[in-house]
Amino acid sequence: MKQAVPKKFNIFEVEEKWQKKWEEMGVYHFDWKDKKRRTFSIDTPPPYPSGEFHMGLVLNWTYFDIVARYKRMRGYNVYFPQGWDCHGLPTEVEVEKRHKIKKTDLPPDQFRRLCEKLVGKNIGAMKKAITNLGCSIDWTTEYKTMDPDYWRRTQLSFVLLHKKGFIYRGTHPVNWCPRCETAIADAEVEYETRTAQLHYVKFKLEDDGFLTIATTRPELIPACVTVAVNPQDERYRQYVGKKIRVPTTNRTVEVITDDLVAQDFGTGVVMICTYGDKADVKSVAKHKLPVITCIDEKGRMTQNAGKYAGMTTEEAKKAMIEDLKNEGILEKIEPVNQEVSVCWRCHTPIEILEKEQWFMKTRILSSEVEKNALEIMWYPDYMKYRLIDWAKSLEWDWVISRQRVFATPIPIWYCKKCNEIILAEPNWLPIDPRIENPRIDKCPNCDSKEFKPERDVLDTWFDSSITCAVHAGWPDREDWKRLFPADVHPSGVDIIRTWAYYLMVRHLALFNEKPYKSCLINGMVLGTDGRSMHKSFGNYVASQEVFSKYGADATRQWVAGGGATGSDIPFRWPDVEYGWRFLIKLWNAARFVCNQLKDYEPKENVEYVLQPLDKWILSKAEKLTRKVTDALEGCQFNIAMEEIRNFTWHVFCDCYIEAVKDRLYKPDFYGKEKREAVQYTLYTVLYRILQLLAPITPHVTEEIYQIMYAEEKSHKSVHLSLWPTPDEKHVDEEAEKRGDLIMAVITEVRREKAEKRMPLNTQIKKLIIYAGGKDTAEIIMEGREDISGTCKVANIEVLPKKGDGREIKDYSDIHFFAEYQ
RNA sequence: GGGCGAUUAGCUCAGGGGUAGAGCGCUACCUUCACACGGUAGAAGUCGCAGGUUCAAAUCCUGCAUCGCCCA
Repeated sequence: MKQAVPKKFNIFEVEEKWQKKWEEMGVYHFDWKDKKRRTFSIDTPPPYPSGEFHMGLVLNWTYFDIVARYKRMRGYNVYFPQGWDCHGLPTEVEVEKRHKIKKTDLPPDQFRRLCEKLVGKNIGAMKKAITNLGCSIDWTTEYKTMDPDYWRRTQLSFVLLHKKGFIYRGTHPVNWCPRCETAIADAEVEYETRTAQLHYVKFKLEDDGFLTIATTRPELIPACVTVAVNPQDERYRQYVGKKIRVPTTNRTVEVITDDLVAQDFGTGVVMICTYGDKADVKSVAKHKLPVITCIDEKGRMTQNAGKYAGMTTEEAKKAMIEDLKNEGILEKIEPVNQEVSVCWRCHTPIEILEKEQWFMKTRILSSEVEKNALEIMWYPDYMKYRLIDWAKSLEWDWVISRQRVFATPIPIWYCKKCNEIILAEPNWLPIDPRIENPRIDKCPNCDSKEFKPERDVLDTWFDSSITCAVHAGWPDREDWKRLFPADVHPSGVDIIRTWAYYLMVRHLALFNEKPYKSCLINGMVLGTDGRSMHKSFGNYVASQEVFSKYGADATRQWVAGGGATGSDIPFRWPDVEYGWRFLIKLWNAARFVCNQLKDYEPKENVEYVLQPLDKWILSKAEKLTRKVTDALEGCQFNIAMEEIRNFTWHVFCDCYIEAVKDRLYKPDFYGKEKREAVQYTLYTVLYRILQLLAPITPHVTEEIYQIMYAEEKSHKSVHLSLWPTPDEKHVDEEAEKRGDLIMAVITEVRREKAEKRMPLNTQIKKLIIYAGGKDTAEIIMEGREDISGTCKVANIEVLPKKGDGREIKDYSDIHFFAEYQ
């Protein structure tokens, strides 16, 4: 051992150094030419470049970086790409704000360029954070979904799906965000519990009398197309089929029955409007009712709302309530808790509007989704039901068109004359129909030469739901199936219904194959107070703050040890700090070992004179290897973390190192060969610890490896060393039993000193141990040097008979007397 | 209303058919030549409640309660 581990340990310098060197050395590059090693591909999420790499992303990225590093050490040729999911509304909004323009003020390509510039800046900041976290990404794979080369692929997938009949244009009610002014998919709708007002309104029957309906949205009365009661409801049976007048209009509608009506909601009489909610959509389809659209794209009342036209829905609601009051038909208003559908981006309550949009047929794939979800490994297992239940519960197909600018253009034109749909050919791609014409002379249907572009763009999820194929090299690499399906798809629990689901349906539709073989789910990061992390809650912690205080290796330990995989994990400073202290402990242990190995040269085929405690810890290290390997195979990072830290800190440092110091310090007394046995054991066990720990704390393990082991082991990085194979042959139960007994004797002597308020280094003149039997006496005799060395015993006597004195915990037959000076 | 998960030490959380675990916190002691960013020893929980299966249940099953997530 030529190099020394320095006393000073600056984790920040160490981390920065290796992040740079790893990149220079190209240790994480996927080797396309290597056909021997098995491949392992990670479907790295392309994050939305908001500019901030928040703690949730830290959690996510740490999980699969641990997997990547572990698999690499297991001998896989690991493919670990990184992309950026660039398109989307927040960027448009930010550009509008910064440049004080509206997206319609500029031609789409110019507006897009402003967006691209902003995104590029944000990516720089996030890339730095991913690097700082120590992720073993192959940066030669980097891509952006806003690059024309990526939208070529997105558009190609659209064209192919269109040709296969999975894509259609249709008029259908869709979720509409009036603030974003675009259609959104079911998956982008969230639910919030809000207190609403339930209005009881009298609707006059044409014959005589009235029915009182209950509604939270009186402003939709002009869009009322029927009044419904439950068919089982005795109270209203006589009114079914009667005509009833819609207030504020001069229309009458028929009272119908529908078993969707809850008898105990309000009065048990409801109005069905086009559309108040999804239930209305169902009823309208079921009873073939007309559609009266009274809300427009901006959330304002239309001409169909009569006198309320031009008002916002809120204004219309107020005006309507006044009118109903004046007419004397508003019975009462009472508060009610209601699940409101809101836009996931801006939390604005959504409307349901009937619109012409592009759709992908997804529901026909639901049973295939279920079948494949069941074939996939899920970590944790129960998460599979999130995907299956979602797929089975879908009522509408996926609306894939959006009325935005910064997104992948839909490669479609329409003939101005006959409205024929012109679909781009694969070799035209990438293409922006808003700027370019189709590459044909005339309409194939009517010979017209004039076309109008499709101005709608694609849902951002349409970009990111082909990552498994794109990462593998589709459509350009002939051998892309080599990396497809991806070996692991990592995903937050919150985007199973979007990303995991869309990936599944898109790849099934395109390639008739599942996109990934396993799915690794991470929970959400909660704030320090256990609530979800929000800047407005005051519990927000930025990843840069954590890195700058404790570094990446400590942060990664919080991730790994913070909780069970898939469960939500609160951010906890004490956990990060504990991780930091563990690094220092490990560093100092390495420093100690390194100092003791100055005169040690690792040799092959040498029979060391291993003492009981040497055999004991070597066997325990084997057991640890098995436990950690099993834990990592099952993505149980918390178990791996706990096992390694517990072994390193308590078994290796506190027990073993403390117990063998005397043997190390006094070779003349105990014999040189016994010191060599310790040196061999320290050298071997520390190396094992570094390897097992390398996936979780890559920087510190690399630093120690390079100083102490690189020369002899000859891997250029600890991360390229071969993972130790758990081998039952190396587990020596007998040695562990013997070592446990010896450690128990040492602990009991310490306990006595502690109870007597003596320093641990108090000399014991004579220690008499009554072993209570021949076998135990023999074991203690074997370990007597480590016992007396550790407990500062001048004279030790071990007797095979039973005797009085202090009993050793868990060994009731063994007693001892200590005679202090 | 449905599905899934959780309920374990003061706090935050692991574990999981065979004597109850960690971190933080707490108590006492120790500046022992890797580390006081240490160490030694200790206190602290009838593992939400009620049944059932079992030689044995905190662990498996059923029901209930409370909380959370997802969806109607």
